[in-house]
Amino acid sequence: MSTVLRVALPVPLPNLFDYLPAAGRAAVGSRVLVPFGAGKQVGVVVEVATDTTIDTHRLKPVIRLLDEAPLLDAELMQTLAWATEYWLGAPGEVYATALPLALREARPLPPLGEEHWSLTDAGRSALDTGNRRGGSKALLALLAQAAMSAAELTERMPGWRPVARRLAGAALIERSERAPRHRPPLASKAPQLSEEQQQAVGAVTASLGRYQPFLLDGVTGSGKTEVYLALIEQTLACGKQALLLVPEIGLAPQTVRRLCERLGVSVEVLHSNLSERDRARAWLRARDGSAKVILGTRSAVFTPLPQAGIVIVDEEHDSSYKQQEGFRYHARDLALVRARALGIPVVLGSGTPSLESLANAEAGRYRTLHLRARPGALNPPQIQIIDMRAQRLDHGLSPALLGALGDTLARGEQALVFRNRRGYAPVLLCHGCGWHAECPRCERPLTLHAGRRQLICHHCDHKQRLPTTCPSCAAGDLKPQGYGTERLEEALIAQFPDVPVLRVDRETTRRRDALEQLLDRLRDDQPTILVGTQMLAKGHDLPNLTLVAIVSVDEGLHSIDFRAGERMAQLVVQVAGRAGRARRPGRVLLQTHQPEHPLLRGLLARGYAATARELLAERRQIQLPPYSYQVLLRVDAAQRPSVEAFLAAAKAALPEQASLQVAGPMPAPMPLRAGRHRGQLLLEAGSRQQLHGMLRRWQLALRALPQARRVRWSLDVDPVDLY
DNA sequence: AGCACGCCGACT
DNA sequence: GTCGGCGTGCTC
Repeated sequence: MSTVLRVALPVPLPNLFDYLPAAGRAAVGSRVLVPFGAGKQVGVVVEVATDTTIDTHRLKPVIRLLDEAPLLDAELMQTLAWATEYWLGAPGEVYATALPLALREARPLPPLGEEHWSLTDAGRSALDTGNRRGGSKALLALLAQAAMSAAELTERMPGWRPVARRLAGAALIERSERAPRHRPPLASKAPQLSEEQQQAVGAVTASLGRYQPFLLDGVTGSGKTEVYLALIEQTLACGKQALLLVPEIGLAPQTVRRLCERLGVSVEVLHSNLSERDRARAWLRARDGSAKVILGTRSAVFTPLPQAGIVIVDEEHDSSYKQQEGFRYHARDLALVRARALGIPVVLGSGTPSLESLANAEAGRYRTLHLRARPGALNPPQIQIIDMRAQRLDHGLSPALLGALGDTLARGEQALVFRNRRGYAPVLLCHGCGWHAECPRCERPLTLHAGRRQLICHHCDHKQRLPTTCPSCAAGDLKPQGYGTERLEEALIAQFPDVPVLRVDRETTRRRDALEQLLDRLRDDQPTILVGTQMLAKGHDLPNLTLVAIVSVDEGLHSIDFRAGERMAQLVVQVAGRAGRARRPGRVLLQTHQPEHPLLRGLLARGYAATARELLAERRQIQLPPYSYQVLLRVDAAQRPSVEAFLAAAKAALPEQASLQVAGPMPAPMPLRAGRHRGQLLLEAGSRQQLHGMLRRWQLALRALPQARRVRWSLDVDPVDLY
């Protein structure tokens, strides 16, 4: 029998597709262009086989082989196969997730050079005659000094692109591709590492060349980044590549700049704002080994590493490493699998490690490296509780909090007011009849946005105009209830009229780089109040920030999600850490209506590590993850009975298995969202094997259920929120 | 997911 | 008499 190629195609189907080979030697990992249905698709050869279950006369030949040499190497293919099985992915969707969009098209690979711009002769004379003004003149003058890469231009002259297009149209400047230039090494020198840092670096370096996971446990300001930098330096010195993963929000230009300056090599950056072309280029440079340092968010975990040296996952507890739709993989977990396949060390860093990682460390699967504090650093800020009960509050702010803010500003220092709710108020209530504004598609309270004069649903983005009278009784007073960042901003401006108040949330940072610009304004160290959400919880060194005020985390204290406690502890510690990088001693205030809550008390009295140990003990006792394994079947449909019928059939399709616990069918935490009814079924087992043994079969059975036609459903292995 | 095929309402 | 609604089935 002749050969057959098994190809993964970008469709959400559980199977591979068999094709007859065309001219050229198609190898595993090569891309092929194939006929599919009525059209064409680009797929990846997963297997070269000699048998097929398809009638031979139905087999179609490949249209064209796109890669003579495999685009994906053996390790990546092996890891992707593992990931497909583990997270129950559709093979084609997994390959589509792993490959940049530009590489999923039947086009030649983009050139690997850097985009460069230079003056033409005509441009030179145009500059000499001086008949250009404004941006055109500035860009000509800039390029007259030297030809420049696109990245440099963006740094020196933001907004240069339209100008460049105009000048290129007039043939005054031209574009070219050049080999990426290696920057002159070491603009900034490495600081002297503390003993703890040196020990951490030494331990990991001793493991270079073999698989070994490390948990680098270090609070904010303990110098984790310096450890990463030292490790990357060592890796580079061996001629190997380093992959550094960061959470979505942590990838600030600041970080990139620091990395480039310190390492003296160009750093490939992979994140969501990147153009598809640039993303493909970075991926290909990693693949040919010319990119030595790759920095990126979740999907960067799929970067090829032919000369792999080390993988680092910063802020490993961050939930943005888990993809929440389509192929629901976890980048941190996949980083471990890749490191094992590549035979290299992997470092998980966090000041507030996930309970999963702590359990792995406890079980001896990871080696723990502690960084307690940097020498010469101040003591970590103590968190002080403010009991909000029986207090006269001014817009949700207690006298003690306002007093502390006043003192801080008077000393010329900066303060951060944290509130995990954006908008003006989370509820709009009628004092006449008790009516409150509710989203018609989610049946949840609408958030009042005063500046935009709108009610907005934070679950589905439904918007409506702000009513002036109560739609229910037409008489009562409409009163905003509770406080969001917008309302706090207003209250703080009224309280401190002479001090700038900067609000940082999704609304004020919608534009790209808006957050960077806002934070740049803070670096001049003038007394300022920063008010905002999660976004402020990480990154960014603000040396003059000495007070952190947490307005309230009470919502987090009675959530039904078993991870709520862990998340709340991580958030409080991360936010509090913003005050820990100051030159002067920091102070943290936490307002709550539940000062006696054991979780808060434990966290404040004994710290994160002890709290995490207690939470882990609880999880073990009641057999929750990481001491049990979960798979969540999520369902939604326009009609509630469709959801119920599917879930009942899905449950009936489960194999009889004593070791399997089934919870549900039950409504999802939000039973209605964006007009769709939602329900779920939770499977739990004491071992992964027991669970995974039956999942693929169940998934296929679900696909075949007649009730599946009327619903959308997905399986989530190791769900991070039951949402 | 896309896309074709296939049987029933409001339009020229 | 048709254009087009989205239910159903298939893709090697």
